[in-house]
Amino acid sequence: MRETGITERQARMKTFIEAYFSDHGYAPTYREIMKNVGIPSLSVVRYNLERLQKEGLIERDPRVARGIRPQKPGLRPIRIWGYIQAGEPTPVPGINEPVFGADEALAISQDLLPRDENLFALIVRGDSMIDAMVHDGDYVILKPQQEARNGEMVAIWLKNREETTLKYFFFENGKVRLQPANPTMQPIIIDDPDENLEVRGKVVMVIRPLEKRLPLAQ
Amino acid sequence: MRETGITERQARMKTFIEAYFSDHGYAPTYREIMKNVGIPSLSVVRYNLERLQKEGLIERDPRVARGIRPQKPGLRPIRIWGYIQAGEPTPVPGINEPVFGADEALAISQDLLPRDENLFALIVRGDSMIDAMVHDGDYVILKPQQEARNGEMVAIWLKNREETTLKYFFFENGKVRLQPANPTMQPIIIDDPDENLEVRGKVVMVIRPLEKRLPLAQ
DNA sequence: CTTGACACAGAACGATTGTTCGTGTACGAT
DNA sequence: ATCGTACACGAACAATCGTTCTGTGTCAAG
Repeated sequence: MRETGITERQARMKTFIEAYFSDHGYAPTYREIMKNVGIPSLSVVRYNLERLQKEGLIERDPRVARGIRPQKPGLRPIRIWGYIQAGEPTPVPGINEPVFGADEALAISQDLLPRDENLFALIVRGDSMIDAMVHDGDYVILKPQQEARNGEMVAIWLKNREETTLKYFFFENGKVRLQPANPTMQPIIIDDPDENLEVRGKVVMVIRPLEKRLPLAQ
Repeated sequence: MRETGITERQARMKTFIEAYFSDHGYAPTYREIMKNVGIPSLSVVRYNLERLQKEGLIERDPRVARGIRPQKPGLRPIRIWGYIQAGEPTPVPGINEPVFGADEALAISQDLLPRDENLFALIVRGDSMIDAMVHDGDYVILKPQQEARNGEMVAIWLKNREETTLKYFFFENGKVRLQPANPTMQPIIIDDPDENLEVRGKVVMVIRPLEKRLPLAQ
C-alpha cells in the first residue's frame, strides 16, 4: 500500500496538467500529456491519471474530452525575478538572472491579468517608490518591454541618475515626461530619452497584500 | 451592422457556458449547449459562438474539444459597496446601503484572500488617501470589523474631524496611534479613541490594476 | 518456483465532438 | 426587384480523444 507518494512521472504529469490548464483554460488530452511528459504509451498515461485521481491530486470525468481538472485551477504562477529599488537597475528576464529560485513565484488568478503574456513580478524594496504610490513590500507585476506608449506606467532606468523609477510615460515633442502617480509631485522631463532613458517593462498590476501573504506557487 | 449588442439567444448561451464551467471545471460541448439552451441545430450553436467570440465575451480554440473558455471562470465575486474618500464615512455592509447594484462586484481569485470571510470592496476616490499609499481608482478590499489589533491597517472614521482614513492601528497606553503607510508622514495620536474613533473594517488587500480593468462579476 | 500486485507498452476501437456544406428566411440598402 | 447580410436549420463528415485489450517485465511474499 502506497501511503502518500506519487512517482516522479506522476509528479511531472501533474505539473504539466496544471501548467497547461493555466495556459489554455482547459485541460490537455491524454496524447498531449503523453508527448510532453515523454511517455511512450497512451495506456500508461491513463493508468497514471487514475493513480493521481485516487491520490486526490486531480479530478477526472470519465468519457469526457479534456475532462481533467487540476485541484487548484485558474492560478498562474508569475515568477518573482527580484527586487525593485531606486538605486539599482530593474532585473528583467532575458537580461538579468533571476534573484529568486525558479519555484519562487506569485500565484495569481489568471483572470486578473492579460493572457499569454510573459509576465514577471518584482518585490518593492524600500520607500523610494513612494511617488509612484508603491509601498515597501508591494508586488509589482510587469510585462517586459523596451518601449512605452503614452499613458502607460513603466519601470524605467535613468542612466544619468543611475536610478530606477516607476512613472507614467508621456512622449511629447521629442521629450519624455515622466509623471508620478502621486499628483502632488512634479514630473521629470527627459530631454534626451534616446541616451538617458531605458524602459524595462510595463506595470500591469500592483498588489499589496496586507492580511495574508500571497501564496507561492508550488 | 450590429454594433455592440448580442441577441437574447447568445446571452443565454453565454450564461449557460459560464454556469457549466463553474460546475464542471471544463466547458460544455456544442451539443450540450444545443440541448440546454434549446437550439435546434448544431451549426446555429457554432454560428452564435463565433458571434460571442467576436464580441470578446468568450474565447475559443478551433478544433479543440471543449475548447471554449468563459472570460472569467471560478472566481469569487466581492461586492463593491461604494467609494471611500476622506470627507465621508466609509460605507459598510450592515450599516449602509450599497452604492452599487448587487451585480457590481470584483471578481477575485479565492486564493489571494482569506477564506470564508465576508469581504467587500471600495473604490478609492480622490487623492486623499495618498498618505496610505493608496491611489485614486484603487480597489481596497476590506473585512468588516469594529475593532482593530495592533499593526492592522484599518479604515477609520474620525468623528471630530469628520474624516475617513486608512491607517495602521496601534493601541498604546490608552491612546491610539494611527500610522500612515507612507513613512515620511507623521502619525496621528487619538487621545479619546472611545469617543472619537470608529473602526469600520480591516484592509485585506489593495489592488491597482493598470493594464486591464478588473473583470466585473456578471 | 510460483503467484499476484504494480508499472509499462502498443495497437485497435469506437464514442465524442467540432466542422462543413447546402438550404432557407427576413430585412434593409441600392 | 435585387443584392448583400445577418441569422437559422439539418445532415453528413472527419478529426479528436478516451477506452479497451493483449502483452511484457519486475519484485516481494508465500
